[in-house]
Amino acid sequence: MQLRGQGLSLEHAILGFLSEHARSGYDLKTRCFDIDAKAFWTADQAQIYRTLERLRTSKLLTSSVRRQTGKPDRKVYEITASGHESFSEWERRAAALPSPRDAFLLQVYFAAELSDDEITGLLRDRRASHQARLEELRLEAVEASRDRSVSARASVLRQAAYAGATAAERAAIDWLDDMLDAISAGLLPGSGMSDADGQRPLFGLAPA
Amino acid sequence: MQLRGQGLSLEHAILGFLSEHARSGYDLKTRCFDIDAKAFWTADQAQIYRTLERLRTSKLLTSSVRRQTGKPDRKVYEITASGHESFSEWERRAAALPSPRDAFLLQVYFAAELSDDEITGLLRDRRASHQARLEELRLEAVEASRDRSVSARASVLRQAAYAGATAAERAAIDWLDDMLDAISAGLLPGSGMSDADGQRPLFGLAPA
DNA sequence: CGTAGCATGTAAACAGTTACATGATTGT
DNA sequence: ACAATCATGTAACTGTTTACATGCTACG
Repeated sequence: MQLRGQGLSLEHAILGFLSEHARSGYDLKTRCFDIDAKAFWTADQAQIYRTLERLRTSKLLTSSVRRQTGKPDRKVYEITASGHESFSEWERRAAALPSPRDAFLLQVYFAAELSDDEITGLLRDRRASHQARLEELRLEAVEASRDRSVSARASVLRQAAYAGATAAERAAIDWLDDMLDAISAGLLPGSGMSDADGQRPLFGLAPA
Repeated sequence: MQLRGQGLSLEHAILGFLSEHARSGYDLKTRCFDIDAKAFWTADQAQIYRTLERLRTSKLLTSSVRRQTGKPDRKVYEITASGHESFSEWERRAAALPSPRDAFLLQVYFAAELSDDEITGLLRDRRASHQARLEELRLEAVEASRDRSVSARASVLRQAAYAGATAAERAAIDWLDDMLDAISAGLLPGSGMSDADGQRPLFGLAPA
């Protein structure tokens, strides 16, 4: 009964894009997902076509083939009234937070057997990735702000969404910087077992 | 070919826990995943048993059955040398950032058809969820800091991981607060299609 | 002119991961 | 009946790979 962590967002994202106007699968992939919503959601082309088909058989959208000159036919999908209803319901629904799933935090959690230098390397790499994503995000937000085809309200909300993604990247970078500072200040203890109890060496592995 | 966004982290998380000492599937579920690593990764019980089985057939761990009095037998898994090698390799590897997948940002992106009040309601609910998680996180971090069975180094790294999760929650809350402030300050335009006026700069978006 | 390569558009097969539900066993 | 422990079944969603058809463009 209760809505799980998330799920089915792709369907709603597609309905959202088709709420603006009718589009083909190709448009959705190359325009909407590869550009507009890149910062929030990614979708494979195959995934998009499968989902379109599912939505069509659920009568949430209809399709019609349009001839083009010089190009293959386009199959254009249009949202139906019940499609819009479904989208609208999703849009208003407060979903639960997704369950945590962060491989990098796990890596840090277990990092005790790495040397300070190895840890520092991982943190720096990670920082660079977030920095790069931050820059992409900045460009995407600027690009989006140029889109005059949407209402002022929609435009502000889109910028708010970019701001949310941006805030997350910045927070990650700040946290990484704090850790890097702490390590270079020598605040990470060595790997000695602090005292009495605790585990024996697990088995004879290659001496570090 | 091996640059997947992430994937296979569960295997490594299990190997990580078994690096500390041998455990049963039940221990992993009720102790490691439901308590220790709750903030970073969740795992279904079924998933854990299946993954253990896979790791066992890959010779990354071994199992042995231990009789207990008054309880069903325990099947205790122990990491092998090649299991530790695999874990160690993962631990040192800099993975790519996972591809973005944030249903709430999508919801905001498409929220133009909602009223200010509806949007405010969603944002406040969301804020409350993050706040609750923050509090959980605080307790888990305190709890973890009491664990004397790990080295000082491991303990600090675990706290660092909790700090990362905490930073993300705080950033989300700050972003939500900025949005809530902006809306209550009347900075969210109505849904008219007027594109004549210039967009004002958006909240939360710091100058680069 | 012919053909090779490339962009456009659609589709299906298959495998990996996760969630959720149910069942089986043991011993108090 | 109940708790601890392990196991199986199934469905959903995603990602990767492969395939196929159409028509444009460049080049020998």
